[in-house]
Formats: sequence, C-alpha cells, structure tokens
Amino acid sequence: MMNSLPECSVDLIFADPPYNLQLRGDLHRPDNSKVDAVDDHWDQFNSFAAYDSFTRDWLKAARRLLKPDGAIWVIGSYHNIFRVGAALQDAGYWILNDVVWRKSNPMPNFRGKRFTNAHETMIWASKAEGAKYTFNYEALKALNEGVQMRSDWVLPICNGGERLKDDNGDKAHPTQKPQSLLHRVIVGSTNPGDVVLDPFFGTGTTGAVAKMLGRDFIGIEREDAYRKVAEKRIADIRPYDNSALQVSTSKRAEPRVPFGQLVERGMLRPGEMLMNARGQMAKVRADGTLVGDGITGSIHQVGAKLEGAPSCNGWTYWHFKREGKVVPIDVLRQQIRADMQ
Amino acid sequence: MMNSLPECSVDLIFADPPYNLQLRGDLHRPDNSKVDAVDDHWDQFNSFAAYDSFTRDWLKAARRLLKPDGAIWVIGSYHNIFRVGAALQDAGYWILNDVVWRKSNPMPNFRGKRFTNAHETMIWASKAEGAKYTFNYEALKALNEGVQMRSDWVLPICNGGERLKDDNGDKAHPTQKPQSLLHRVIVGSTNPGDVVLDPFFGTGTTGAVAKMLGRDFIGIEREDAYRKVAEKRIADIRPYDNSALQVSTSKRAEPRVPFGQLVERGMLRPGEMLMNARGQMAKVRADGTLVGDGITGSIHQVGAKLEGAPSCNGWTYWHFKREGKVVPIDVLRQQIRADMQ
DNA sequence: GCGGACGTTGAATCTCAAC
DNA sequence: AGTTGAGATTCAACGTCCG
Repeated sequence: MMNSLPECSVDLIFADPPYNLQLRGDLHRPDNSKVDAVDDHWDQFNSFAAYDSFTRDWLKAARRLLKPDGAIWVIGSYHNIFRVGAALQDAGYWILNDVVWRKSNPMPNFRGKRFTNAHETMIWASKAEGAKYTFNYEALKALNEGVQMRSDWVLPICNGGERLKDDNGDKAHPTQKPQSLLHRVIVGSTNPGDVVLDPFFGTGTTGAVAKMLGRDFIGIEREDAYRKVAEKRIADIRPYDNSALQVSTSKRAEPRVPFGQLVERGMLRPGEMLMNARGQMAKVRADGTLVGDGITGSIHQVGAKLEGAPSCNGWTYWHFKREGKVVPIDVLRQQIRADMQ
Repeated sequence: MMNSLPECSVDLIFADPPYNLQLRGDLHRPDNSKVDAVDDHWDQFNSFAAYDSFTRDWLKAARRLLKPDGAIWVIGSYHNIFRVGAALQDAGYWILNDVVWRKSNPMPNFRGKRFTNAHETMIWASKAEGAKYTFNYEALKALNEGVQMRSDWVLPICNGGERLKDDNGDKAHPTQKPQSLLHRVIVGSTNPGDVVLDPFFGTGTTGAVAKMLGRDFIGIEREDAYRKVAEKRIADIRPYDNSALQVSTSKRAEPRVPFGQLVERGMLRPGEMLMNARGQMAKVRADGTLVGDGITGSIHQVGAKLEGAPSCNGWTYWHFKREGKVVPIDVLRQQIRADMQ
C-alpha cells in the first residue's frame, strides 16, 4: 500500500508498529484474574531477524513517502524500540529526540520480578541530517505552562470513555493510544492542512486527532475489524474551528523588518543617538547603520562589538528616548509589523 | 583488560560507554556564553559501523565475565542507546526493563529547535532468556514510598559538592553520573559481597557507591587522569556499617512518604542516627528503614512502637543533627519536593 | 546570620534566508 | 553549494556577594 502512494507526499508519519512482545504463557494477577495480553497474530515474529526485516522494509517505504522537510514519529517499548531506532539511523533518518511517554497509570508488575513498565519510548526523526523539519516550539511551550517542553511527557493511558469497545463490550484494539499523545505530536510537528500518514492505523487515533486539528490524513490498516471501527469513529469527529487551530508562533515566523525602515519612515531621525543598558551611545545614520565608539555597522554588529560577543540582537539591545522615557527600538518594529497587517 | 579476567566471575556490570554524540561546531547560550561540550577524543567514532563494532566487542567480553545469574546495566542517550540495545539482544542478553532517568535539572535546548533533552535511558538485562537474576524488589519498594518501583526514576544530575573537580577547579570528568543513580542500581540488583564490574570506570562513581554499600568492584579505565581521581576518591570512602546494609526482604506496611530518597540522595548517610524528642536514637539503613531499640521498620513504624501509639508521623517525630543543630527530617523532604516540581 | 540579587553551569547531534 | 549576516534563544541548581 505504501509503495503505491506518490513519493514525497506526506508531511508527517506517525507509526505504532507491532512491538514483537515475545510473551510466553499466561499472566495472572495476585487475585488470580488473567491479564488480557497482546497475543494477536500480527504481533508474532519468528526471530529478531524477521522483525528487523519487516522494520527495515516499512521504514524504507515510509522514507520514500516523506517530503524532504517531513518527519517521522515511531512509538515502541524495550522489546522493539532499540531495533527500530537502529534501523531508523541506518535508513538515513536523523534522530531529533527520543521522547518518553511516562504513563500516569501503568499496569503494575504483578510478580514483583521487575520494575513497573511505566513508560513507552517515541523516536522523532527528520528525513536526513540537516533537513528542515516543523517544530512549533512556542505552541508546545504554551502547552507546558510557559516553560520549554521536555523529552518526558506525563500522560494517562487510554481508558474510560475514550477506549473503544466492540459489540461484546471488549476493547476493540489491544493497544489503543491516548488522543492526548497524538495531540501533542501533531500540534508540535505539523501545521493545519498538512498530510499525516499512519501506516499502522489500528482503530484510527491518528486520523481522529488529525481530523480534529484540521490536518489531512492517510491511514493504512490490514485488519478489517480495526478498519471498520476507525471509519465509524472518524466519521463522528467534528474538526475544531479554524480560529482555534491557530497556535503561538515564534518571532522567527514574523516578517523581517530592516532597521533602515525606521529611518525611512521617520520613526528615528538620522543623527539621533541610541543607547545600550550601560549608557554607551551610537549615532543613527541615514542608511540605517550605526556609528559609535569608532565602530560602524548594523545595529547587531555594533552591539556585538561593544559587548565582545559573537552575536547580539540589536532590536532589544538598543534604546531611544521619547518624552523622557527610554524605550527599546523593538517597539518601533512592532508598530511597523502592526501596520503591515 | 576484560578478556584477561576469568569468565563467569562478576555479578553485575554497570557500563556507561561513550555516547558517540557527533556534535558539529559550537553552541552558545542566549547570554552568549559557550556551552562546554563533550568533545573528548574518546567520544569520537568515524561511523555508526565503527561504533557498532566497538559496542559488540565490549558487550561480548562483558558477557563472558558475567556469572550465569548476573546482570548488566548500560546507560546511554538517543545517540547510541538504540544501537546498544539491539547489540545486547543480538549478543544473547535478555532485556528485563529499560529504565528512564528523568533529570530534574537538565540543560535546556537553547535554540528552541527541539525538546529539552531531559532524560537518559538505561537498559537492564540478564545474561540470557530464562536466566535468574538478582532483584531486591522489597528494598526498592521501600525506597519508593512503599509502592512498586517504576521504570522512570526522577533524580538530579551530578553537581554541587558531589561533582569532582580537578586542580584548576574544572570538572574532572565531563559526564560524571550521580551517586543516587548507582545507589538504586546496586541496591536493586546486587547483594552485599557481590562483585560489580564497570568497564568504563571514569572517575569511579560505580566503585565509590559499591564500596559504600559493601560490594566488591572492578573498575577499568583507559585515561590516566580519570583513574587517578577515582583512586583518591574511593580511598576516602568509608563503607556503611554492615547492619545498615540489610534491606527489607519481607512484606510490610507501606510508609506514606519516600524516606528512602533521603538516603539515595546522600542527605542522610546509612548508619546515621536519628533521635526523637526524648533523645531515643534509631539508625538509618541503606534502604530507608530504621533500626532502634530492637525495633526495625519505617520511620513511622519505629516511632509508633517507641510511643506505644497506633500511629506516628515519622517526618515530624524524627530529628537529625547538622552543624550542632537538631532538625526534623521533614526539612529534607521539603527539599526533595522542591526538586521534583 | 539571613535573604535576595546575580553569576555560572550541565552527555547538545540547537538558525536560516539571501546572496 | 558555500558564505554572509540578521537576529532568535534557557531551566534548575548552586555558589558568591552584598546589604
């Protein structure tokens, strides 16, 4: 299926492949109830070599489908994630982060023989070293109460009303992922209108969240039963309003304003003096360069020289006087940007 | 060196191999200061293939040294851990858990281009599928406020007084690990008298903690400078009293607070004496239990026994001495809570 | 002696458009 | 494909200094 799609056509791939759990026999809880394990035929592989071969095949197909600036997320556990990670690197992907999903309510280890398996690992990778990729830094920072999002995410597992059930009331899929996880992945690494591919679609969590968030999606799923559940589920989803999909953006995304425009527009007069926090002065020239202390150049260059620093943001470094108050020149840039809208 | 040691002779291997970081160029903080990167020659490999070859060699040598019931821990980051994990599985080791060290104070991502790299991954594996291994379940549970220890551990990075400095006041090793991490590994997967091998000894954190905890150790380190620091460091270590090394082996009531973390973090030494308001004393043990007046148990249990009361808040009941002052242990809990936010 | 201000630092694969 | 230059970008823990 993947090989029948056009190359360089998707912005994001989210993949939740079989984990190759290699479970032996049944597991019972201390109260003697039996644990409903993942023993489906699609999780059976004869050897690590067979699993590796499967992994390398789909990763190769996935990479062909990715746009040059696209990215992939893969989720797994210790059973498979090391093989997946090595295969990703070998296929030419460039790992950007590994992210730990720390489950707030994991299943305990009933026998007391190991640690509670309380997390799963996701790998986030771009198509190649040096490739561009989408990262909505400010939006994720906003999701995290104003501090930079970390590589460990604390989220509950999927249960309650979100957990899809079949006609018998049993869970429709053994490893349904929480929507909160996909929400963070999709908000963080796509923009509205982007195309998201999930090659192990299952009951369609990726598609459901993509649709809610105004992203297009492609889902591939081999099992009829899962596909039917996914189709019904996604048909019931109503996308959020367009206005709700706008997220915080970084300053980098804002239009560039040359300092010279401030002079051209008469916001600063040639000959006017700017000052830094230490009270050092520089004179504005008609072409938008500064002169101060025998140094000539852009607002950034003169600031960097004065500080002996490798670089300097002149917009926040330099100040001017208006009605007795000292104001950073960045407020003038804000005015121009407001005018431009 | 490893191949010169007798086979099947060590109980535990802790390995902190080079991560193969592949850094390009310098990185500056927003305040223009330069990040002191890990650019040491020992972390340079020409390719993934070279790193894999190195990894498979030492993992093979390590497996020969392990007793049949021994275990290995390896720590790494996304740069190398997937290759290490796959090589472990290919070499015949059997992964028991992957454990995430969630750093309470990681270095941020200064350019806002990725997630804060806030964790490292450890892999815990036995020598082969079905092999026995040591797991002090109750001791770890006691260290974790009476609930089963999870696969994610929140611990601070190594800094402050614990961080070893050279004669210039610079850090003696760029990647020194915190003792709290080794404390948990060694208490959890060895018994007193066991032999611990660290084939990438560095400045000897593994040896220091092993010695404190009454385990024997072997350290291998190529760099003279690190070895010298390690030798001096370990010579200054005083092992805890034998009685403090006894850990819980039977079920007991659950304490409501993680007193054991005070020991792991070195805020209280195993063997240190606590006192109540009447001047009665109790000794702290390595797993966070107390022993005093013939009574053993949690801080709450021992307090309750001494008072003949049905219950007791050990946090306010017990006190310790610092610089001549008697302070309730609750102040240490406050510090940890502040760290964990 | 205490508290607040300020400076330093930690395993980091850390920019990007225009020329 | 390489170079240039604008200009965007950090969190928690410690240690020191000063009032």
